[in-house]
Amino acid sequence: MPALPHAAPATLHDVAREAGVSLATASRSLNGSARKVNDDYRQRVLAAAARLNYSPNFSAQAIAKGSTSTVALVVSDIADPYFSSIAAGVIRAAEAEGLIVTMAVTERNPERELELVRALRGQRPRVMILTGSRSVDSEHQAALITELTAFTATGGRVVLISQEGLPFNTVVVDNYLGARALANALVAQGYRTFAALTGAETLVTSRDRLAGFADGLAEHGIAIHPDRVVRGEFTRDGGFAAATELLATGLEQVDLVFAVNDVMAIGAMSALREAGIDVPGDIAVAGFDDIDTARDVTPALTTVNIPLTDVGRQAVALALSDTARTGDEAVRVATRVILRASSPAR
Amino acid sequence: MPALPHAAPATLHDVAREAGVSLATASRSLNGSARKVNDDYRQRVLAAAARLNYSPNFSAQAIAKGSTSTVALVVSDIADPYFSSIAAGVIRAAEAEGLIVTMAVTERNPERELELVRALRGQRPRVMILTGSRSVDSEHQAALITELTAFTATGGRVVLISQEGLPFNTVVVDNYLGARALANALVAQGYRTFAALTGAETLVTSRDRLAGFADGLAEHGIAIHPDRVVRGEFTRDGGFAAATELLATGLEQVDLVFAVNDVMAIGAMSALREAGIDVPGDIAVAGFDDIDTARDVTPALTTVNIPLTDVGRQAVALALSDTARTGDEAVRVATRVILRASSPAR
DNA sequence: ACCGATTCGGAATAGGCTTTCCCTCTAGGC
DNA sequence: GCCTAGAGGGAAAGCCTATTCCGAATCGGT
Repeated sequence: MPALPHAAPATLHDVAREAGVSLATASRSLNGSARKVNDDYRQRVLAAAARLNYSPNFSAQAIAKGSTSTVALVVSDIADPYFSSIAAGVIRAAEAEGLIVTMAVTERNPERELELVRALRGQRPRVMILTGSRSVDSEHQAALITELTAFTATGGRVVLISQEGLPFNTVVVDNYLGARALANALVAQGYRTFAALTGAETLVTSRDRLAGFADGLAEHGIAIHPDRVVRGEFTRDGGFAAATELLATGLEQVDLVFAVNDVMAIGAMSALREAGIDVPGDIAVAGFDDIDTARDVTPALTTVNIPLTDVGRQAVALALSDTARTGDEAVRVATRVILRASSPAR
Repeated sequence: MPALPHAAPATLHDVAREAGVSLATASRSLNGSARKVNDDYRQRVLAAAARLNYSPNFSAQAIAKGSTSTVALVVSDIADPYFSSIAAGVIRAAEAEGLIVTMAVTERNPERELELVRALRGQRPRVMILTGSRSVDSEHQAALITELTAFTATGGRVVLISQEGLPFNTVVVDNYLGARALANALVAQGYRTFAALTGAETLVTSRDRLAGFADGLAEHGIAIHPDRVVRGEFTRDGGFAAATELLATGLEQVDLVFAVNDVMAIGAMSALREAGIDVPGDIAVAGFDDIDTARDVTPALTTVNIPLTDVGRQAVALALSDTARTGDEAVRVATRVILRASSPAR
């Protein structure tokens, strides 16, 4: 059977012909321009469009009016609840503005991120939102800045999520202060000896949280023994592995394990459980992010809340705001320590 | 300060001029057409492009060659791990094919789904993948079919996920059989009296799972008392609420609560725990989907595994396969009962 | 009844790119 | 050395829509 030739989608031209009007009139009828068109004609055009199942070609529209209505969102891993919650906020806010969201996933790879941004530029999105995986690795960093600058130079808006210090609009999550507050709260709960599970050395988020936590402890004269700081991937499995590694070094005197994010904390809890260690009886655990499932694990996870959906929403709002034209606006979102059963007072 | 006029992005034209070659040559150099271009010229073009920070305009390309390279993905709720895992699979597979993914969220609203599909058509995506929220509500259903048919009629590929019976390519998850197998397995574990938490009546997925579960029990002469089937939203909070409602009716003799999906099951577990009921000591729980966190809650959740990421991958593969041209191909994915601590043998 | 001011349909153009078609130039065959 | 073929650059057509510019028709005022 020969590949049956698909009819091409109806074009505005087809609609105009079908309705017996000019292209201009058809266009004006269908997307209510400044110019009015006689209601008679309008109806005819609308009817013709319906009859032909017409759907406007966004690409053509984009090219004709020189701007698209898409928001490009870059995340590390959409299956990670941290990112999917932010994405949910971005999508909701974008749709409310009549914008379409395109999404790309870096798989936590800076190189890939650069490629993606480069490719995404081709879409001529109104806004590009980058979240996660910012690293201090300066090589890709520089190239990324170049690329983003080229984008903003041509009118694009860039918003970074949770990555301070770059010359772009940013929704800032105060990882440092949040972690410090958490440390204080945990000390107040009676904890004294800590271990930490952290992400790759180059990950800014991971660094900030660890630094904040350490500084918070330092206020009380407490330090984390270097052997008790274990690196792992920034994922559930990374947390599981890191906790396992930590176990190997002996955890007898440790009161509480702080994981720099919730998914790691949850992985760690599973690892501890499998090793026959009771949480929080033997060791308490705390995370960061307050992802949805943090309250559903047992014991419920002590963490630092970030209003993730809101972060997404704010990112869109920031991108669209007039003040953001300058490109170095910062919006801060508040974090909040949430004490739950995984770190009872002792 | 006057809004500084942004320079327009460099066009292919600019690149050609900068390189001192024709438009055609520039185009050919940059995206390797069938025609070869002298390496000398090529280099000149590439250099010019780099110098100008050129990025091809996808809209223009799309319009010029009459086809885009985007995949449109429609999900109910991206923050739900079921959908985000599928999305991860879709995105990975799409990116491997050089396709861009655009995503839209229905918020579980059929009307919204229809609107979105209508809008998405305007993107002229190569592929449209719809997942979730299929309902038997025939009104929107008919309109949706019309819209999708118009799309396929013009060469677009449609793939439905987990929604049999519609005249489109489908990745079929055998909800019915999976649930039946689960019921059998649970009876084998020694459970005899069941309650169920289910989604909206019109949700096909929910219906199929409940029916399969009921039929599985029926094989052993067991029926679920109608009062013990509670409807709730297809979400964590829905599960929490439904379980709370169930508690009000008294659960003394119930051995196990089956929730038609994992997020509901996890919500239910939290509700039971808050009510002071021990899981699985007092009541066992089982879910469906095997989302990542199912293994991390305590007790780990008994469920039916669906290879979610793979489902997404398969959807893309199916859409791109030649055999899918007919538009009613079905790919089945296997489900697998996973017994965990939430339903120990008794 | 006539003139200027609106209103509104239509033709034409623009917008960035791909691709066909034409034509020149070079290499190879005899 | 001449002719043919093939390689490859360039001009131009075309993809689909929005919009500007024109001109015709209508309306109101006097």
